[in-house]
Amino acid sequence: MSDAEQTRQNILTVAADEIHQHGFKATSLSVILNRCEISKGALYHHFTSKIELGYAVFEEIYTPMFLDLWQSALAVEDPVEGLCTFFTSMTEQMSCSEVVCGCPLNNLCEEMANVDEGFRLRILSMQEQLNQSIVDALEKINDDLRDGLALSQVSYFIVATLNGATTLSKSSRNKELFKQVIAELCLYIRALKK
Amino acid sequence: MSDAEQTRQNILTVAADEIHQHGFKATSLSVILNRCEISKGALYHHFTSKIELGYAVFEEIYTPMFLDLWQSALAVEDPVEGLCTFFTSMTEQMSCSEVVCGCPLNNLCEEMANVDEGFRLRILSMQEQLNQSIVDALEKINDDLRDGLALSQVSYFIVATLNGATTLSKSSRNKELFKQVIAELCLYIRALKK
DNA sequence: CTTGCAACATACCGAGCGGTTGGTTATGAT
DNA sequence: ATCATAACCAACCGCTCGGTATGTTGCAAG
Repeated sequence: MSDAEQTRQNILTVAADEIHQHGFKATSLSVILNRCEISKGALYHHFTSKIELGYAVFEEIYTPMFLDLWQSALAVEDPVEGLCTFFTSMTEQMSCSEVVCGCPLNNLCEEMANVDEGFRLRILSMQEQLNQSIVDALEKINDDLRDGLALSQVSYFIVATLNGATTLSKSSRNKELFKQVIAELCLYIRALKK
Repeated sequence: MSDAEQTRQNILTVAADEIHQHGFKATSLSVILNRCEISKGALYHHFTSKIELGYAVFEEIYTPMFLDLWQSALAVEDPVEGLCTFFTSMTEQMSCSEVVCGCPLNNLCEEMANVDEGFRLRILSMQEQLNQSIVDALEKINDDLRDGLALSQVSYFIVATLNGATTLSKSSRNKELFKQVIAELCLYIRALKK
């Protein structure tokens, strides 16, 4: 990787971390510059504005990380169990910073979706992508599922609950609350089967 | 009401609206001053700082509004149906601004709970209060409910999902998504019964 | 009629923000 | 070797923010 590309990647990584910790608006460019040990000129050579940097973080860091994670949970023989073990392992692996900071995408969604159209469209697109992935995975085992399920609705329900659980544990700083909601969510998901 | 008290209430009302629309940090005192047609001295006569104003808005505007709303849904013969009609009526009555701005408490929770301890404790206390209300209401019809339910867990699950649904519709600007999640949530709630 | 304090108003402060400008250094093609 | 351009730096700009210091008004008790 060229030096320039290295610099760019470094900016993206640090910016992703800062945005995760403090949100987009509260993220200060000068903090990023200090952490990267570069000048403001360097940053503005690679990105035209703060918000363009934000978009790049979303597209190049958050989105692939997020989709890969879900794919690994869904691309198994039984996606119902895949999701449950995925969620359960989240409750165990969840580090302190993740409890406090929440899901980066969920945060960005809360903060920026109704403020900036660029973020909103990117978030929306990703949500639809994720929803489709879940629906596809569930349809593969359609024969094992209860009749009359609205799979898209079910999928949005699952995602909404997971986000709600993250927010809950984040605001209470309480991993236990997250575990409880996840436990109930797993009960719901397993009850989708016949 | 005295003039001074009138001024104070006016500040609280306007601040509540601004915070709902733009979040706490992004709410500018000068905007509040303009809308109230008062000076900065007036505001700082009634409130010692921006964050104290925020606390007052939380305690005197948001909390009572919120708890009253839930109480009216729970204080009926059948709280399961009470919740379902409550949620369903939300999907119908929900104004455009509510879709875009989301629930004021949910927003504040997302934005401030992990940043400011004062907000966190207030939010936490209210969450526990709400959870207890739901548990109490459900226990009243315990005989009609399935055996082995963890009611507190169920209650947190409901609240988490509702918050997640709000966030989802807010970021997508799509009332339909909210409706779908609520529909699925009502299915879940009604399935709590035997 | 005075005095005191609540209830405001006005003007200003320092800090931090995102962004710009003008310059310097490194690199790679010709 | 030259030279355009990519890559980067340092200084500065305008602006808005929350907060403060000081001044003014009006009412109400003594």
